[in-house]
Amino acid sequence: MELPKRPNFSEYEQSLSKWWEEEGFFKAKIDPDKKPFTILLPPPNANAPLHAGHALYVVEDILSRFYRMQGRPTLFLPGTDHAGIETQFVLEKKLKKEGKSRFDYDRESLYKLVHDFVEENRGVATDQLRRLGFSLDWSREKYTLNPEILEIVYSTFKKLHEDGLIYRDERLVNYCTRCGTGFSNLEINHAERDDHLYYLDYDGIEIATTRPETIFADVAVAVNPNDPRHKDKIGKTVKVPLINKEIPVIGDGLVEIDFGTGALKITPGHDQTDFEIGKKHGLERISVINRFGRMVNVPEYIEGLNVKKAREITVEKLKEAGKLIKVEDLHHAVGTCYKCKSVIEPLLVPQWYVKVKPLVENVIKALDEKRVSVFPERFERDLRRWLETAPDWNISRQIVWGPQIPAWYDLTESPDIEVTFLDKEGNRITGVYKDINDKYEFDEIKNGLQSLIAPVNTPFYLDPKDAPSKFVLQETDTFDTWFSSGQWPLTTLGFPDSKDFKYFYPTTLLDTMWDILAFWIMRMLMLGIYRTGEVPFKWIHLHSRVVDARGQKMSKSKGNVVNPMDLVEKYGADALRFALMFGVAPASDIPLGEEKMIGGRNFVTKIWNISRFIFGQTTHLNDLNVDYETTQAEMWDVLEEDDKTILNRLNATITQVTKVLDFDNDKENHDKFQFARALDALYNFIWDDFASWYIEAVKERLFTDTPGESAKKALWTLVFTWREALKLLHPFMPFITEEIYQKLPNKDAKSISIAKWPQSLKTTK
RNA sequence: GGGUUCGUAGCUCAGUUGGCUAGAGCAUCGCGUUUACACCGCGGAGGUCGUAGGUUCAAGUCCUACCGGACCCACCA
Repeated sequence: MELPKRPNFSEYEQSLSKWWEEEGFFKAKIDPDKKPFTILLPPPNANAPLHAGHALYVVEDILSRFYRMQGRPTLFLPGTDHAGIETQFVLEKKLKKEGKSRFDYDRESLYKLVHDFVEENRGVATDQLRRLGFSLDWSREKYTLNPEILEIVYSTFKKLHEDGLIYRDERLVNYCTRCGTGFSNLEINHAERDDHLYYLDYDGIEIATTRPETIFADVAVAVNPNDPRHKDKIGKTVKVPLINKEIPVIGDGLVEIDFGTGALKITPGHDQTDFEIGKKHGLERISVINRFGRMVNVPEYIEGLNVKKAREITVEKLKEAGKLIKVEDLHHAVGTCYKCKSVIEPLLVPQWYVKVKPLVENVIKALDEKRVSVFPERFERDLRRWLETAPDWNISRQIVWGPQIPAWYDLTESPDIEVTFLDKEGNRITGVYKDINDKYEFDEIKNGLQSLIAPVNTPFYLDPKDAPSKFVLQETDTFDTWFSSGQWPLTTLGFPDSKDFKYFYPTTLLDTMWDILAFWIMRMLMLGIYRTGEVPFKWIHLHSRVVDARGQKMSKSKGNVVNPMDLVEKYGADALRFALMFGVAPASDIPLGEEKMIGGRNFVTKIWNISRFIFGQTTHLNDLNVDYETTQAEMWDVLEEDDKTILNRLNATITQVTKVLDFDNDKENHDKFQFARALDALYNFIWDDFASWYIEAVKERLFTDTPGESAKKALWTLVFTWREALKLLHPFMPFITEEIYQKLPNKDAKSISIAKWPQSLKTTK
């Protein structure tokens, strides 16, 4: 057996990945007598290529490959996510380049545009997952918009509704006027800004505000009842500058005495704190900014302007009116859209909410009862904090890309619904139905419909057939992406009746980076337990973040983003997998640089060269007729000292690697998930013990002029040790190990990926 | 404002519940081209483990404070 001088990794990696899939080694088989091992791949976006972080799903692959070799029925299930906002955002950028916008299309046409766009790109990510060597069961691949998945998502919505856990409400929503949708609290970033604090004269009381343009929506002034400067004013009225509207002064403990002047203007329509105060005191809610970020219900001079411009002009007017006392610089944090970075505008928009409390309680209980364990443990505190503070979940988004909320309104019954649509000529019309239904046919509205807004108490039907008339429109909002991906363990396995679901649920382990703990993991726990009574996974493993070689977070603006596929191209998938696992502590950042990749590649080459040596010997000394099938136990007594030494080292390595990977059998196992420890042990064993020491030590016995029994024993030990070492390394570096395994004279399975995991033999020296 | 986390060799990082002369990869220096491998082998140099205290027979490892990074949460307008 002759090997080329250098491993041609790009050739064998690709052909092996194809062969594995064709042979169906990773197709999970249900065996009721055995305990399954199940991992669901966190679905990457269907329309985008993988980034470096995705390569870290190698953690899941290592564990899947390990348990598969241990003989457990193993399901590592792939899928992709439609990624609502992300994807629509990308498409809108594309439209913009073509001089168009989302407003140029009716809802249906826009949906189709996104759909076609995604279809073009589907397959990119999945091909890359194959290229990385992930042992996924492609026969079970899922996509969040598959009809059978949507059916389950809708059934959850229906059940939530039946249980009284779904409601609509008009409260302040984190709204991005640029993206045109509201967000949940989790999706808001806080960005530090240098702004101004304006001190205004409210005819009798001095107010400090950062948002003078919202004074037209003021309904009160609030002071702290314990503030000696102001408390006597409670119950009196003051006048809003410029419009001279009379508003009451109220007392509320939420007002900070030390900030500004201690007096707060109350604008329940545009500020979260004010909304709370307004609710407590039963105050009116006025909107002066609409969903497009334009001023409405305001004096003419700022009507229709954007917020920034309106602020400038309002400040001018205040100055002219002598109501602007002073301006201070203020450094503070403002909410921004996590997607487009625009400032979030809190707006009054009706949305769909899930009552979270009953769902959350069961998750906390599961944590208390240790039905689900978190690694590293510190993240359990984070998870609990998220659970304990979770506000009701806004599951509606004002975008088209995603499952449309399955609720229908009857326009005859509810003519106060506002519709926005393209008429026959393509003009965009917005109006309340009852005001425009004499001008436009229902069908014209329906066909050109972009969006609708139904007042909070509008009756809705989960089946359009239940509506009293036939003038029925479906809610135009879509589900939050996390509402569907939050049901991934249910949808992928075919809840509630499929064989897969009954056998593979609950899954064994969920592994992601810690940044989506609240978005995804918490939601899967909530909805999984809600629908099945059981946790969706028994273990949560939070893995590291990939950063650049200098430890900096990768970002497009810094230009330090590493494309994992470029690295695979240049150094091979095994080298990348090595680089991501070597010398890394759990959940700490992984600096990924060229040097580390070179280290990985060198290790692959080392393995290659060890194999070249061994195959050279087995070929050359073929007439010794070594029986490679003989077991370690059978050989032990006749072996020489060096042979026993390397086998003892091998056995120690088996113990160490197994302990790291076998997390599921012993909760007290301190080595679980310490992948770097296992890889380090393997690296040292292979490079130092086996290659540098044993091979050198044994050369004399092999190279002698008349090779005999001693050479035979050495050959047996070489070949046996090497096969077992390759198996141990296989979960980490699947390609090179398979490539060599296929050429071994003592191969014990069709593929190393289904070969029997090495057993540590207790031996005496 | 609250919280998490890190600060160990020139660089990037390991170091499990405190316990042998503190480790790895890369870089560096010297030697070496022996029929697997220079993407190699042998050998060497290199660290007061952020600072200051404390607990202990014993601390990189635990406690306190401080300095310096990173990150997360938050309704000071």
